[in-house]
Amino acid sequence: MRTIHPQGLDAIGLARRPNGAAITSPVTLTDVAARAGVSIATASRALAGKPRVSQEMIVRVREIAEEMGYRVNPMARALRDGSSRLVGMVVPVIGIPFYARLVDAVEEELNRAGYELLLADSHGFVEEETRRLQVLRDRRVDGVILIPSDRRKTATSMRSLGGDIAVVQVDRATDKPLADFVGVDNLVGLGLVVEHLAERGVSTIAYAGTDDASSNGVERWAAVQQLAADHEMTITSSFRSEFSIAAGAAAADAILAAGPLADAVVASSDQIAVGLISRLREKGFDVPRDTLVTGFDGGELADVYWPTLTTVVQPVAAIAADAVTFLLARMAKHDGAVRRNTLAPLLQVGASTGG
Amino acid sequence: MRTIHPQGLDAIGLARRPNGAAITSPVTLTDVAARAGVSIATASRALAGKPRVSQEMIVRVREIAEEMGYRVNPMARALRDGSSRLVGMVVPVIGIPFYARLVDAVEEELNRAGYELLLADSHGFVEEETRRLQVLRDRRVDGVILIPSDRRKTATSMRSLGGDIAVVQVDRATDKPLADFVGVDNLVGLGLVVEHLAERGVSTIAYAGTDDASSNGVERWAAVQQLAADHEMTITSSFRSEFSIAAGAAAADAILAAGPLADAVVASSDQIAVGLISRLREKGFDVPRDTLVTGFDGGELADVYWPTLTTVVQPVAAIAADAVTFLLARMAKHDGAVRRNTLAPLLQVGASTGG
DNA sequence: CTGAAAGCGCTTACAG
DNA sequence: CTGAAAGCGCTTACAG
Repeated sequence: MRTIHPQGLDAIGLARRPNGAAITSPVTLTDVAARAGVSIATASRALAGKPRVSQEMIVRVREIAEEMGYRVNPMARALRDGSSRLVGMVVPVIGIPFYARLVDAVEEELNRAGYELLLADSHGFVEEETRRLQVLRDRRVDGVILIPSDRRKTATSMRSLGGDIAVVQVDRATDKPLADFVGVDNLVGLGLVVEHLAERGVSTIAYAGTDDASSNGVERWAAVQQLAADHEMTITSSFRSEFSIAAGAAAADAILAAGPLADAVVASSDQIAVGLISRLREKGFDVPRDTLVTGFDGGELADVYWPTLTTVVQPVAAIAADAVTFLLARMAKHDGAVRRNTLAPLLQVGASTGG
Repeated sequence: MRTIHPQGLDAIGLARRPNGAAITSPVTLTDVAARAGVSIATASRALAGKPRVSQEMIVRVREIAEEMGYRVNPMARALRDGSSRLVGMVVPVIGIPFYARLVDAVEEELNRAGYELLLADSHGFVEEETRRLQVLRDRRVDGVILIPSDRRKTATSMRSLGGDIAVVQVDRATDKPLADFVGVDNLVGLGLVVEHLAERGVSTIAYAGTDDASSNGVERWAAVQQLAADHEMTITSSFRSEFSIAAGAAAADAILAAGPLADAVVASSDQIAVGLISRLREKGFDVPRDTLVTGFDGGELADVYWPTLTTVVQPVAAIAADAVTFLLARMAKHDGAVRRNTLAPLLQVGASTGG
């Protein structure tokens, strides 16, 4: 039996509608039903595997649909069902490797659940975040996975989403619990870091982190201060800017300017750690000889950089899976208490703290 | 006058349908028309600014629509118009900074033209690429921007798209001209590199590039060989793998194992250059003292790494703009000759070749 | 177990 | 200049 390519250009192989017209546009349910000699209602039920259809009908219709290359029109289904099966995701910067990995993992989870991902980049600006969320709402997404650009101002962008779209915050939370949150446990992660440094005999540390715009910026800095106190370490200097390699280089300059190099520098991302180490090296300092350095995130960079980084490995797959689970739950029922789900990370020891 | 938030949760501020029911779901054209006291036909025409509607009607309807927070339902419009205003993009790895920048630029161009981007990652595998393209087709995208995972095998994945979806290839081309192509001019870019190296007195070079799977892999290697011959340089060794930092480190090992270090190493991406330099340094070699190194792409990494990279700067914005222009043209009319549009890049001189 | 019909929200050719 | 109606492709409550 010859396979039919209804969407191909080859006029010979084209499927035909009852009136004999060749089908070049996508095959519709009407086409399938006509060929099977049943109503579109029955064809629809057979395809969906609805209860009250004979087994043989199910088999027959599905075979024909398959053969004709039928695929349900998502716009028609969405219009009828009031559900687009589209989920939006807004990230601050897709260029940050950690976010690229997160997007990848989220997309996989979403696809598994039968949803498509509509990705948007806020570039870290609240205004752009607002516009992105509005576009997603206009597209009638069923839900949104949001990495807030700002722990306070993002409340405004979220308001523009309207009240009835399910939202889950990932990686960063807003100050007010405006939606469920899934992210790494910063205190646990940095606890592992500081404990490791303590074992290495560290007593003074410098901190290269990010500013107060994100919850991670706030939490990681607070965690480092608390943990340093717990372990009777002194924080000799700190520099807080943004999550980038350039910021790491700037941190190195600031830390060197502040006085003698501490026993260790705790960085709040691998990007920062890499920028920092590169600049230190440029200035004639060696890591880990002159100071130990730790990162946060744990992607490819940590493994291939020299020295390899001691870093907190984010449970990316678990974060993505939980985020999607939370979102699907919210989409099913909008009420219920706001959840805050933090996942414990692991420490990966590399050469940057002496291996 | 009180602003109405039809999608909000506040029961007091809700807009109401003629029957008095509060509108919690998105406002429809029917709602707007009812409030304006006109038919939905007139409301639709006024909103679209169609010719045969009075100016005052246009103003009135638009004001009401604005006030009610009306946004056209894209699914209904798509169903009626046969156009989803969705464009798919398939990239090999979103984690590669150059692709992240490209996606960003393409999205901006697309939004400007009134389209939304549906992003998919093939992870460099043809099977996954095929699946992704099928999903995009099933979603009824109006067009696809594709970075082929393999210059030969991608022909197969493209076939699964069906004949009537507009496609533009970006950055990498398939061997057979299956669609319009937009990308950097590799020969021009590497010409700038080799000329620069010649001025620096280089007479032996090593090459750290990628394999024959992508057109860029083939073209850049061919270009380097041709240009080296033109400038009477000797290629002492070459290592070809993939576009990653890890591959750059492996290249360094291979090149060092092959014999004395050449005057310069030409890398076919900044990632490779960075991996290479890091590993060389680890082995006790300094760049640019012991050998010069050049990259390709020209993103943030080139500027913040130490040493800063001499690199070929891809005209990302122009590539994205042309790709979208080509795609829109294809969407408007499917026939016409297949175009191959290569853009000349510029050279950015950094410290990796002595500044 | 199957079919006819309604209806999701739009846009546009067809009448006035 | 405006309105009534058709129809895009589905799914499901309502009848048989």
